[in-house]
Amino acid sequence: MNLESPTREFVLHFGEMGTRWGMNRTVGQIYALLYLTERPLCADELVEGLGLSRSNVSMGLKELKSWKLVTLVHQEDDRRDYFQTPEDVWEIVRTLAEQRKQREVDPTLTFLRELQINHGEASQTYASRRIDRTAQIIETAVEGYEQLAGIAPERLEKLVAIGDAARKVLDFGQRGRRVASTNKA
Amino acid sequence: MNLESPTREFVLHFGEMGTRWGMNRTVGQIYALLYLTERPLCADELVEGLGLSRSNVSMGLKELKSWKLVTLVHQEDDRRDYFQTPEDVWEIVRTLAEQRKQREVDPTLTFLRELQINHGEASQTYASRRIDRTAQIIETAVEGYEQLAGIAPERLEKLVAIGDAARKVLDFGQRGRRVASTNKA
DNA sequence: CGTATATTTCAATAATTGTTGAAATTGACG
DNA sequence: CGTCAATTTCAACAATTATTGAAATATACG
Repeated sequence: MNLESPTREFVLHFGEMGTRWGMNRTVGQIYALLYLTERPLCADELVEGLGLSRSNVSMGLKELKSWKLVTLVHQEDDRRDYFQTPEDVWEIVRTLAEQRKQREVDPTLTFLRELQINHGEASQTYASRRIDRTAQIIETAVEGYEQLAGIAPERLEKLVAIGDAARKVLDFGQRGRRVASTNKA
Repeated sequence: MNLESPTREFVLHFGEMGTRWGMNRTVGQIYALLYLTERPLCADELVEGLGLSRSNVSMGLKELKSWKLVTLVHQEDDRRDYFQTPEDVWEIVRTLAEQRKQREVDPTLTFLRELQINHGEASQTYASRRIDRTAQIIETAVEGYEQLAGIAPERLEKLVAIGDAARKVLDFGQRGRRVASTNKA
């Protein structure tokens, strides 16, 4: 791998982290290099830059495509496929979050609902109460996530910038009827 | 595995999902069974309930302890270790989020800051600008997460319940100076 | 069409990760 | 201390997952 030093280190780091993120090292490296390179790259450039086999790069790109994490573009007078990541980093974050939700959350929500249907809320065992509660919490969290995802990036950043805004909205929402419960953090 | 049907299915599902969550099947199953069982369980009960080897359960519990996802309790006149998960599901969610942050986000943030120090913001290549931007976004996201984590569960649930509250806070924060940007979702 | 080049698939093999029983360690209690 | 039950470690083995080169397929263009 003959890349400039910071790029090289970044690529290696994301290769390692990729394994904690449900992708393999190769996929992480491919993504990282596309991410740090201004112009789109073709498969051979990735092979060259990362020292991976051609087929491995092909597999990795296939996965990234299926996750919608890269987009395919073409160059004038060149029939090779070129790949790039979005310029806007918030969009990347949003895509990652969406993909993780689809892979890690949605199947569980579906599963829990089926469980509830098949075994009815009739049985009031601890386990079945806990299963109901779990579905409920996941639904709530997903709704919250969807609201956040719907906020435009600049505004989202402002939300954080203005400090305890998220807490304020609660006071806002319950103005005049403050309750006993307080924050833990 | 001779558990009641919904429990059994739940355990199997979480075993499978566990693999997408950075834990292995065994760890997922152990956690799931503890999660659905009202009283604490000892290692042998997990062996019995899940059909795993004693050492496998020991390994799994070790991992769950290191993630602070289970707590150890003792029974009167019994020197075996018993394990349980918190009763409050939001607390579990918070612990999971905290652990993932520590494992998936914090190392990257540290790494990016070191990169910035070592290679200075002097070099204004595309890659170095992107690295700066990445660190910035991650910091912003972490701040946002920390604010949410600091909100007590009942209030958090209310936040979602009151609908577009997260958006409203933005209007609230910029009252009287609305800008062009609109939501995407 | 036919050829040249880009891409993907696939089956072998390499690398990693999970599982286990046996042995070592720990810790309570006489 | 010594004993014994509970727990953990460890090194061999099993299972899973990643990587590769060779072959197959697709695609552009004359």
